[in-house]
Amino acid sequence: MSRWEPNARGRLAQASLELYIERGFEQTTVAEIAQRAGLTERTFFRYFVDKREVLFWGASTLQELLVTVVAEAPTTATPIEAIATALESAGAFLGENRAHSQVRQRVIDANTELKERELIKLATLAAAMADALRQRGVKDPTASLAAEVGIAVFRIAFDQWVHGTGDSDLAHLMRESLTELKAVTAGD
Amino acid sequence: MSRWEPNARGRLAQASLELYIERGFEQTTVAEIAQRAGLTERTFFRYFVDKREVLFWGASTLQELLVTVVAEAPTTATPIEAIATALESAGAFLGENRAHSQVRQRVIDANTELKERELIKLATLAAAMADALRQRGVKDPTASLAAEVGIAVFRIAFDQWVHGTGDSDLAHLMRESLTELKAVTAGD
DNA sequence: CAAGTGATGACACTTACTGACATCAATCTA
DNA sequence: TAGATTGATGTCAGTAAGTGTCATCACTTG
Repeated sequence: MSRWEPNARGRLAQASLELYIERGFEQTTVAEIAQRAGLTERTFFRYFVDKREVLFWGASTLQELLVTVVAEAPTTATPIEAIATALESAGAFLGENRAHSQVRQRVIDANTELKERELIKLATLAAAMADALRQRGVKDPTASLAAEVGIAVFRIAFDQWVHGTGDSDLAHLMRESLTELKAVTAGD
Repeated sequence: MSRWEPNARGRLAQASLELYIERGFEQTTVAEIAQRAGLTERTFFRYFVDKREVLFWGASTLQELLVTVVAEAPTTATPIEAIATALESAGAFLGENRAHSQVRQRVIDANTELKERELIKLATLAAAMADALRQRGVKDPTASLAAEVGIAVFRIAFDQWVHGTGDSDLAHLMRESLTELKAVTAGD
């Protein structure tokens, strides 16, 4: 038996989410989170740079996935096709646990600061995908544009999926959203 | 002669920008801003909800412009055409004072919190444009998608314009960016 | 001329976040 | 195996953002 209870980070994340749901993000103090996790405030800030970051810990995993898929797309794939494969993977990845996504999103939607953090995470994803496209030889502004637009498609599909009632498939919504994008921009 | 020096808000905004440039956003305290403006900290927070908001005071004006132009686009205009007219107006509006945009953008780019605020302002613009499209009878997700993609185009053109060296025309870059978007998404 | 009124100041308070140092059980090393 | 080392945590003091509340005071209005 070790000196400390194991999985301090996990306990902090769990306690945070519980409290954010119970009484809202703003009404929760870090001291309360730490107490519920059986740790101190100082330790909380050793694991998470701030109070918001707890909810976005998984973003780096998603980013790695997107970048990998874009990088490994067939050489023949156009930029938008490479992005499409990444969205497909993201849909499969996130589509697993819809209930958790819904709870988490309800917390985020209830607080402006959290929405800000969500947006910068998405912007970071877009920047990473743009980089991956440039690695494939795609020039700017095409790379930035394709990535940015890919994230727009992602956002809208994810939003429908999370807020929708039925048991829709995220990857499917991603494809539909992309198709819709093509229809919208084709108006010439 | 009035009891207080006039234009308290303007003095606070001016002092803020100066200090953000001189020593950076984080290294500037609200107390310092207030002192330079000849007011108190408490008064600063009566004019601006927080330290970041000073830099985004003009966003509502831009939003009104975008919404108006989308609303007044010809009935025959497709969603993306309506968005295009809005981008055109935004380009003309912001294109006026490039020097100011550049200074302001340098401050924002140097700080993550400010980038977060910028992103949520852009997201708010997108939401407002989507609303304006829905008023025209455009259904979702087409409205959201067109607005979101419009903002992506805006971001990329604005970025090029602000960080570029030459005296390029913002409205022109907007058109180019939109054309590029159509090319990117047309890959079928 | 007295009673508002609106912008500002004064002040106390909460809380996020940081830096510096202490603690202490496990582990390594001579 | 004694003693040094290490790594996760605690303790404590401090800064600064942001808020609530009441006081002030010049100007306005009846």
